[in-house]
Amino acid sequence: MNDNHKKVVTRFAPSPTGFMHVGNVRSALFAYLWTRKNKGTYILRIEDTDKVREVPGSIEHIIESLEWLGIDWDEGMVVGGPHAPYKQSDRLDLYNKYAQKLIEKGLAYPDPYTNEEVESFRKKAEEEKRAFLFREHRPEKFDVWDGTKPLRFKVPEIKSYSWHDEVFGDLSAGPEALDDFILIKSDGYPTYNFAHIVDDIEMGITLVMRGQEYISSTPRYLSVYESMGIKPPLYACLPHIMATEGNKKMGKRDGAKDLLEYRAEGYLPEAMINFLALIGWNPGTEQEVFSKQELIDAFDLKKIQNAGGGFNDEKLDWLNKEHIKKMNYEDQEEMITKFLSEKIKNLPQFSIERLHNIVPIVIDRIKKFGEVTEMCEAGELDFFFSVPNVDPVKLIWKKSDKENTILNLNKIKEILNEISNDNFTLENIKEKIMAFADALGDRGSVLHPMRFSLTGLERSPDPFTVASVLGKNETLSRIEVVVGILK
RNA sequence: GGCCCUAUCGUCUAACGGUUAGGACGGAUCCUUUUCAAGGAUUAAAUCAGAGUUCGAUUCUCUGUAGGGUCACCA
Repeated sequence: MNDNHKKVVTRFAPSPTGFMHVGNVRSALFAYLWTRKNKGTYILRIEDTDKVREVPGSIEHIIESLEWLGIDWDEGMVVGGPHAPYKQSDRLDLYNKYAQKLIEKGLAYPDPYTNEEVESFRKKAEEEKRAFLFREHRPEKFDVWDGTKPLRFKVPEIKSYSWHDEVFGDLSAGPEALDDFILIKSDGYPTYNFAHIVDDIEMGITLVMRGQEYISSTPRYLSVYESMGIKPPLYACLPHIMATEGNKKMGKRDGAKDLLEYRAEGYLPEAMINFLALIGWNPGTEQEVFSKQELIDAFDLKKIQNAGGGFNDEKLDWLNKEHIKKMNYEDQEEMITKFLSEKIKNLPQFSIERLHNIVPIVIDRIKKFGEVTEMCEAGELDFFFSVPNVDPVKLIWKKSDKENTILNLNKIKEILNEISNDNFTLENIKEKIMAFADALGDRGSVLHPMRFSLTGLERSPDPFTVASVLGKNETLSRIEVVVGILK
């Protein structure tokens, strides 16, 4: 009776009808966080009862998505467990067994109508502006079910239901919510409505978490549980993630992206989890950046919002950056390497040492690692790997002239030349060059041409950093080249 | 149309019935700086509307409005 003392068992039960998107993932995530917080059991079950909509490869894709996010499960696909198999198409006998029990009780019957007949009932209801209810056409006498017709549930008692939802609170629905829905389809597969109940019972699920679109069908499930004399699990419905445009539930057709695309774009799984958790949930503190463990510790069903929330890419980018900043140097470098094109890696200017030195520079400039590829090959940091084309006009500082620029560049060369290879560090270069610039009383006429001859860009990292990364030889030779162009 | 759910800055959200309605993203302004990036500071910006209950309502109740969900041999 007291569920608070029962071990928490939840499940994520996707259908293999395509890729995972942010909507499905959030259901998976919230159930996961709640289960881990309660040291419960998290089950991955595949609900593949619709063979028409099934998309090959989906299961692998779902598993890969969960693994990427770090959402691990204790029982289910791949790992197995005491309730195997975990794919509904492998459990048909079980659903049939439950169906037979309902038939014996007189609570299930074959649908006697043709598709066309049912369709005309539906049309009629629609024309009369009423909800379609099959039970209004329930036959007087039930035939014997031979498996060629859909098997329908006979609602034992037409009444109102009220129940508690862990997120939405007390809910209720009138008798219109009940109907003689299909338990087993004519192809022999159960419907979701039936299969999930059977599996949840068999697997001992204590809390069912799913999107709020299931609120309206909950009375049907309750009537099935009631007819079987089994206590239903706790329910926790989740508000929808809405598409940015249009305030509609975010689905694949509304631009919901394949989760693995985020991986390809260089988002971090922890950032993704963090972001998703914050849509519709908030711990009530002012913390925004969470690690997975922090989310688990702080998670609370009671704090889940009951209004739908929108997906805000800019906040995701910001969070991703926050998580990038929290990574250690080695991991940052590894991610950058992963996103560097082969072309860059084969360039003569490319070296592990140089890569190592530009990590902090790159990290400062990206929100997601996918930006690295372009940035280093043909973007704002490409000068690290290829000699820039320097525009002599732009090279000259606005308050200076050609002669003065040549003069200053030569002086810079001279100063840098005095620094030994071993001491060619950011600090040393900066100290010496700044001393010269300040003595001149015009930093711009020194720093601008120096920076410009090394990078060829009007906007770039500071010249000291660049010089220290390029090394003494390359720095001097780039300046040399530019002086040559000017003359 | 029936049934159901929801409603705080542009967005994500916080606020035992009592707060100058708080934070974050994004925006704007400023500082730092040769430039960019990063960083720091400041700032604009919200309780859907109307009744009711109450000394007092973002919070409770009702009505309206708006948005969403559902009414499949889909999940």
